[in-house]
Amino acid sequence: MSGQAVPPALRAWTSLVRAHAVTGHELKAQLQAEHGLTGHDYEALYLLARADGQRMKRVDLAERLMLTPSGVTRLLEGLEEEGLVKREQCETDLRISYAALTDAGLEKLEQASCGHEGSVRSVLERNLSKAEIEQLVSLLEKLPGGDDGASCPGV
Amino acid sequence: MSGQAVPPALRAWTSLVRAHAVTGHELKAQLQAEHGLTGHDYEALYLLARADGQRMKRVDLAERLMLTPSGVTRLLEGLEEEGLVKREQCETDLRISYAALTDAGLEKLEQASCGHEGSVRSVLERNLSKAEIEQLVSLLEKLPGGDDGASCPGV
DNA sequence: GAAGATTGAGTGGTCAATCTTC
DNA sequence: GAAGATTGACCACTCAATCTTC
Repeated sequence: MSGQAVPPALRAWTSLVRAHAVTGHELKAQLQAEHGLTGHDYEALYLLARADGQRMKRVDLAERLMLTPSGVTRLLEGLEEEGLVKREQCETDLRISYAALTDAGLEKLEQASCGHEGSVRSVLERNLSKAEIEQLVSLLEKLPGGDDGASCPGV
Repeated sequence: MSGQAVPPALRAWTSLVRAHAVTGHELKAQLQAEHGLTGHDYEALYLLARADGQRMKRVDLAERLMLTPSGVTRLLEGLEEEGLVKREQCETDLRISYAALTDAGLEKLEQASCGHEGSVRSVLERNLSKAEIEQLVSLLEKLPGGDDGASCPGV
């Protein structure tokens, strides 16, 4: 049963989805348990920390996180209440507001990132050699979404 | 700025997450728009169609879909209302119930799978060569979750 | 009129508690 | 007491509608 040949492209997608699900699930649980952060919380803090002036337009944040505008509003709502992010306004265009990292937010990120990045490296390096990891990167970066990292310098 | 070397393992995870997010987003939108199915709806029908007797224990379905028991209850609630899935009981153990594919469910899956699988192949084969896809499969299957496909023969 | 942001209603999931059957 | 399933309360997000500013 089920001996029919599955096209490699379908197997690739299936295994990508499962790898993401299994590992992502574990990583999110860890962030939640140890730091009270959701995956999006962490990613937002991470992006802000590396952004110019440690702040981003909310609309750009939405795009990077693959959230809708309202999703970002609600995400930042929580982070602002915890004091990890603060709101800043653009002086020349009152429509635009920025999300800016606070000192507490940076500290929180630093606390979380060590363990998180360690877990990520652990999963990858436990199952793949150095060369295989490099291969994997170069393959994945050819897929949609793989080229977005360098561009979008912001304002 | 940000010229510091990022470990390859982190780049691998980042690109995997983004590839999954971007392509997965598109695929889900397509399923929803063309067939009124969520990603989990589709995957459930897919798993049931390939299961022995075209039915699975709800608890096994939960594990494969990475859902909690209550998540499965609610997922199947919807599919039962649409007549795509029906409930069956185990005769020897009254605690267990099965989710079984109906004729309508199989038909729905066949309608959806053609376009869906075509989209998956299109994305992969547009960006990677045949050899690269094979490479990608073998790398991803070494990660957690990559070996689950063959096992779990069920009852 | 278009862009950014927010709000209300709805969806798809989780967790904790409960019920039944083993 | 443990396993399977369900329920109620809640959470994170989406969509459609609205408001403000350009």
